[in-house]
Amino acid sequence: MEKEVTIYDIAKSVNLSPATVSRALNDHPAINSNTKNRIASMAEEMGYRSNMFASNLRRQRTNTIGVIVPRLDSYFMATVLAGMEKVANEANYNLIISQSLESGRKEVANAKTMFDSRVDGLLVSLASDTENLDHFDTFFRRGIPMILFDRVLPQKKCINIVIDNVQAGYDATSHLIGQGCRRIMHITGNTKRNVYEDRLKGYKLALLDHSLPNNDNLVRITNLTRQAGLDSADYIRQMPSPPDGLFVASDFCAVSCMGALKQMGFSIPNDIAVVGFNNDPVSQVIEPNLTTIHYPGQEMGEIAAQSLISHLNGLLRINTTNTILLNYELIIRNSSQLNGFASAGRFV
Amino acid sequence: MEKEVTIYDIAKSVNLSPATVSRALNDHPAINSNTKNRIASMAEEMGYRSNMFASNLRRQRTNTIGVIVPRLDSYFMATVLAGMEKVANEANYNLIISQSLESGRKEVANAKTMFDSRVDGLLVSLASDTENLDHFDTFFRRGIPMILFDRVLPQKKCINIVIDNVQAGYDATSHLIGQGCRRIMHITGNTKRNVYEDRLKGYKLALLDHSLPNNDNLVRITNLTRQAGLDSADYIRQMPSPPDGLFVASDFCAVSCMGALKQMGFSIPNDIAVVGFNNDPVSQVIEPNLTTIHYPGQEMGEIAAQSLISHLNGLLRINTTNTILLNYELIIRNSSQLNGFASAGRFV
DNA sequence: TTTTATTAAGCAATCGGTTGCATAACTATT
DNA sequence: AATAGTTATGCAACCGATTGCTTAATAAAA
Repeated sequence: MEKEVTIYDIAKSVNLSPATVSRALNDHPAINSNTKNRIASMAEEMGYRSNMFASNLRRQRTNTIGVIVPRLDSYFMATVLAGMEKVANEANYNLIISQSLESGRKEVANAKTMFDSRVDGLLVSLASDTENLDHFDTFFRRGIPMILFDRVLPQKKCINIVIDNVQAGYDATSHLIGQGCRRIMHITGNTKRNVYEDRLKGYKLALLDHSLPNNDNLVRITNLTRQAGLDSADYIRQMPSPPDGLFVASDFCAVSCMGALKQMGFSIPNDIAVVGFNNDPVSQVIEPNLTTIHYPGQEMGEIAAQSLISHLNGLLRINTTNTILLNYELIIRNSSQLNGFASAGRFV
Repeated sequence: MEKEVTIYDIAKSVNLSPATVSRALNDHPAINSNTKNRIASMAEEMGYRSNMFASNLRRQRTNTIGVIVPRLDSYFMATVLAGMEKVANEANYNLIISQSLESGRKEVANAKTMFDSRVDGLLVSLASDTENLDHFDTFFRRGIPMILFDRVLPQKKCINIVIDNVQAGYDATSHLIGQGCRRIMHITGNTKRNVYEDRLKGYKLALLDHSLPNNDNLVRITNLTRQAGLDSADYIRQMPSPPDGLFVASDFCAVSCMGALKQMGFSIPNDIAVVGFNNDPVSQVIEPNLTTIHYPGQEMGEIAAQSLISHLNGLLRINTTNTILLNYELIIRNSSQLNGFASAGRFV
């Protein structure tokens, strides 16, 4: 088993002090450039690698970013993480990832672990039943920056990175109305979470603006799983007058619901037009293809990581910015196109 | 901004030496249990958290596991990571995750980063064009354990965790044959990778065992993307005599191909029966639902992490075990059920 | 030539736990 | 009472890189 090379070994080999070696390797201006070259090539030759622990211990920073997400196993989250990983990697940061499994309690535990790991900063998407940010107080008190993305909580302590869910919900619903739907059902998740609350708001606003009645029977709060989609289809079947439009806050749930509805003999979009959310690949698998709201997970991840790193390097004041709004896009496909009429939006 | 509490602060508060405090916090047998309690509660009260860097520096281990995967954004991989995260978290290990994006070059870079991060061990699923394990030699030389999962390379240096892909390919193909298919096409990925090579082997063996001819036109090597699925459908359309069975090494690709075939007027399963691989949720979305091979990503992740951690704690000799084979299951759904006949396998 | 800048490098303390070895304070044995 | 054995604790070195301060050496200015 080979032994580790330290700056002391290098120092001995080039007849300089460890201090000089350290400075040279960090490209300190006070070191002669010839000396730097000599040291660099000796380090290379000896197979030196810096000991992050010694370095972190001394510098009191870790070059590590903590990420807490509700679930790892969704397409959207996977793209977000891919984006974060890319940026972090390029900036020489590591990612520590953990999942709350939609449980506020687990999120508290994760936060503690992150704290003990001394992450330099935190990127968080909240669990569905998280009520406040008290469990992150330790971070705020120590001035460790945090960015919330996607599932956020309105507050002044950290940047939120989101899309305009109200507007997106509004657009989705308006699109259905534009297609001639008059009884539109909305299936969404826990409205404690901004994303679902806001989409619901947008839905209601759109109804209002088009003088359609707001009917509480037409709003279903679920957990947006496959099962929730199936149950919703059952529910719809048993309604005296079923909806003619359906806006579901998640593609995966929308798709399972569509499948069940089709089994029951509903024709989509003719009996019920459907709009989903997230542009999951599955939206292009279901027949008819699902109209949906696209927003770029990869980009959201990249921006979140980049903002945090910029802040850590003193390039960005997190306090002056507070919300970053990303663009989204209504992608119209066949699940919502009645009578062959097209409406505003991009075709795919 | 609050200051950190160290064992020295605790030591002063309880009038003991830092050494005793350290031992007490680590539950060292030589410390009186009353003393331990006194120290523990004082630590709690003062808001102490251990400094991992000091500890790691001294102990020369990091409690960190490196994970390198081809892509983060597939359902399968997300479940694998979820499993790893769960086990690692419980065992007080952190995960550093990076993706090779299917590029051997990037994989080399990732390995280097992991090495510099001094991970205690490595969990790797290889990029599609990785030819050997030379880039992990630094790890082997320093005795850092590594486990390959899913996409592996036959070798003696580390545990492989896989399913029996030959047999799975055999079962998938035999199932199609049992359904009456006589011209079965196989769409797969880069055959440098065991998973695809083996599934292809299984396919060929099944043909052989049932005295069906092996026809090279019926094997397509692709990258298994959505596009590859669409292209394959085009290819099939243009064949003088199209296949009556299709075995695709990935559900996602299978599903996009099915969609295109349906558009073209092929009836599934009557014209072409289809079997996929991985039991991606999308397989239950497509109409008809896709017959597929299920194997548990979460479990694979858990076992990989658990084996590595056991080895790190000296409980498991990695050298004595070499391959861990997980069970898989052929899940028969409607995409392959001809004439209403059922065949062996589990229905879902 | 002396004084002042400028440049390059070293000294030594520091970050916060960990651990081999020594020691003190008891208890049990003879 | 003397010796051996246990148990509980402390001392001090150590892990490896960083950095404020000092110093030596050389160049520029007076």
